[in-house]
Amino acid sequence: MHGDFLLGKKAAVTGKRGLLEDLVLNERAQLVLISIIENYIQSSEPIGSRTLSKSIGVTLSPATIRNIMSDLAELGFLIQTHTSAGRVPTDKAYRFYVNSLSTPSSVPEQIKQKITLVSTEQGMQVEGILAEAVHLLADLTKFACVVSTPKASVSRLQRIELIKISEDRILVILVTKAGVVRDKIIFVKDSHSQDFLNSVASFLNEKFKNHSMLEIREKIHQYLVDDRNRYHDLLAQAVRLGKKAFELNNPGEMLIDGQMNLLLDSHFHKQSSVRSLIEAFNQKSEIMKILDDAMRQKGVHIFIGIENDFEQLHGCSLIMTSYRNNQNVLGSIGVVGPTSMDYKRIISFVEYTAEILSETITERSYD
Amino acid sequence: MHGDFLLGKKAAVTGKRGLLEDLVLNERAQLVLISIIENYIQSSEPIGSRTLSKSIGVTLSPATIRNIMSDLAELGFLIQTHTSAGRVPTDKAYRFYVNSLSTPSSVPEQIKQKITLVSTEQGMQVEGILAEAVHLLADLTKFACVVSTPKASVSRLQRIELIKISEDRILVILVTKAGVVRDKIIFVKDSHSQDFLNSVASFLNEKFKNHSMLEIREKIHQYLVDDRNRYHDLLAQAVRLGKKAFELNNPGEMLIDGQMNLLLDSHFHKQSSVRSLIEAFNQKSEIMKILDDAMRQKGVHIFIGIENDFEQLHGCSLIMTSYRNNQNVLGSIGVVGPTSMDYKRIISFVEYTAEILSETITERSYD
DNA sequence: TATTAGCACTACCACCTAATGAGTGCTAAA
DNA sequence: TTTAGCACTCATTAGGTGGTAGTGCTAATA
Repeated sequence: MHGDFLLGKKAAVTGKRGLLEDLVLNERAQLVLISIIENYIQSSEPIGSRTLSKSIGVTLSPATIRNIMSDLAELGFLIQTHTSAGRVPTDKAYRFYVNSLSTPSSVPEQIKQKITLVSTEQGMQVEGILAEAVHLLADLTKFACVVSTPKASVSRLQRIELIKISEDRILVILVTKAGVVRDKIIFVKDSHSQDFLNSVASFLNEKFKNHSMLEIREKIHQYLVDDRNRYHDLLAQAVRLGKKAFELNNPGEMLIDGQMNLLLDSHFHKQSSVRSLIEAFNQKSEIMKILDDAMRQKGVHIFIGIENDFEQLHGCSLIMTSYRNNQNVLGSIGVVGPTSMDYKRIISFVEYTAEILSETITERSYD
Repeated sequence: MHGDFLLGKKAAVTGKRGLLEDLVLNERAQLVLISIIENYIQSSEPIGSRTLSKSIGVTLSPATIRNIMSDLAELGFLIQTHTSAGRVPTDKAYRFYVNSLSTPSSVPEQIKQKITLVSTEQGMQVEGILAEAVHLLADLTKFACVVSTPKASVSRLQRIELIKISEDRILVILVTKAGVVRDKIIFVKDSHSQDFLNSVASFLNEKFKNHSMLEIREKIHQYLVDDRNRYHDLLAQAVRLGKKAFELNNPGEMLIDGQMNLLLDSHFHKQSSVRSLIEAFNQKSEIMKILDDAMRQKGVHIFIGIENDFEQLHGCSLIMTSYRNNQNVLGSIGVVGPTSMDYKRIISFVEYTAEILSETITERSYD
């Protein structure tokens, strides 16, 4: 096998290779690969051996670099657009690169100042803050950015209001501890007076304040199966209305900003990929899934190229992380850009923005 | 003057011309102009005399058509991109064309079925319906579409709720007759108990239900200047809180969909105009102004090219109309596309969508 | 043995050229 | 008033050229 000489000691000793190629590239190969990637991130143009030989720190002749490059290509880290063109990093290369980033670069002070959410305006609500955050991030990165609104299921109840709209319609307003106000209409068979609804609401408030929507749904379920309650009219009605009120039928929302930035980006200028991008952003549910995934675990999630499950976005990389208040993880925020993005920079921006967002939302939370 | 032979009788007799050229073009000139416009709308390519001579109904030799075209060009209806290219309609031509459209073409049955807002889902709120409408319209037209949310000032109060959040913060929830729920936080100096807030809320509800926000603000102002109320504590407090609650600081929102469609459109493929479009859509306030204008008068508003006041959108045409419930005009909805759009078709789509939107919202209104 | 210099080769790119063709305007004839 | 004919313009296309940035291979070198 031609590429074997790239293997570092570890691999040479154990004889293992394959799965963890990023661990087994010898130092010089790593240096070359990372150099290519960083050059390419800057220039967006295929990197040739001569160019690299100049820009790289160590003195290596173009010929030597050519050999290394050829082997890296064989291992799947680089490809050529055509025979006599320079090399371009593959998804695999970016994955290696991102894994090799140990210290997350810090956000320049200048940018930090920009990321102060201006939403100190009085009366600005959570959704407004989110909109501002995602707009800011899109502006900084010049890519598309997404943020999911706080998940209803995990957020805890601050207060519920029931307002009679017509004989068969009731407006339900849920205020969560995170500061999100949700409203929806429920339909009922029997007409109720507003006074009655007020009693029901205060019952529900008393019972369920500070409980998460999930918990509340569980408890209500228990009430329903518990026979004794059937005979207590107010309670029974309250529970029945409560069941409807706390059913969450909203699929969770998300805000997108800066989609247009992507279309300006040279990497997406080929007609085909533009189309698939547009389709991707029209089909929000798929992006939601990715955002939801990012909420589950801590830290920044990075999906390079085909690593995300959404085919239309296979030409992109996604950088996602979660935001929270002092109690709960609420949702996630992230960037969608070309695979050749400046990962160091973008990752730090996403992290910092999420941090500030979390702080801002915590201040506004109702605890 | 060379172009004079185009003038119809009216002009020939009265000797007037200039302002109302669309009235004074003779019939043949009109036919040619409209033919050019319709051809260009279809093909997006400059129209030559030979092409036109074939596609036009009447038998006219290319040479004759050339003469007519030359005169139309002199009158400012047509321009050439370069000396030996065909003619392209100017904004003035489109204006003439649009004015000449007498019978608004009807929406094909097939499309009509598509425009049924699917929001028959229970619990879908006004904002959701708007989002759906604008999405649908964007999908049909393949241009960018905008809709403004119901204006707070004109909408009438259904109910107000005051919820104590912390010692100095109160969450105000306003439900309007149109079915819009707005929430905001107000800050107060003295702490109030929730019970007290409830009394204030029911006072405000009693006094102001069914009044428009504008009226309410006026009345509150009267209360404030009326000395007698100073000594009635509850009233005084209620008025003071009410003042804050009904101050509308939200600038009115709008939803955009299908921006990306524009970037695919061949007319905007020149880098320069793409940039200005992106800027345009980032600066929502300007588009809001245009939407607001469209609310004021009845019918469909058409802004061709530079006819709108927003410079970044001077390369576009806007088709706007208002939507309403059974009581009030609530907001407006419209399309932003290239000046060479198929006006007949788009106008009918916008009209029909607004109609269905109005119906749907009326059903959901709380009257 | 690893590295490098040298060389032949490839393919894109920018530039020029000539041919094509769709369009015009003008003039003179019908 | 309309049209045929003709000369002219200019964008677009295809073909050809030289230059350049890259490659792979081989043989020489440290």
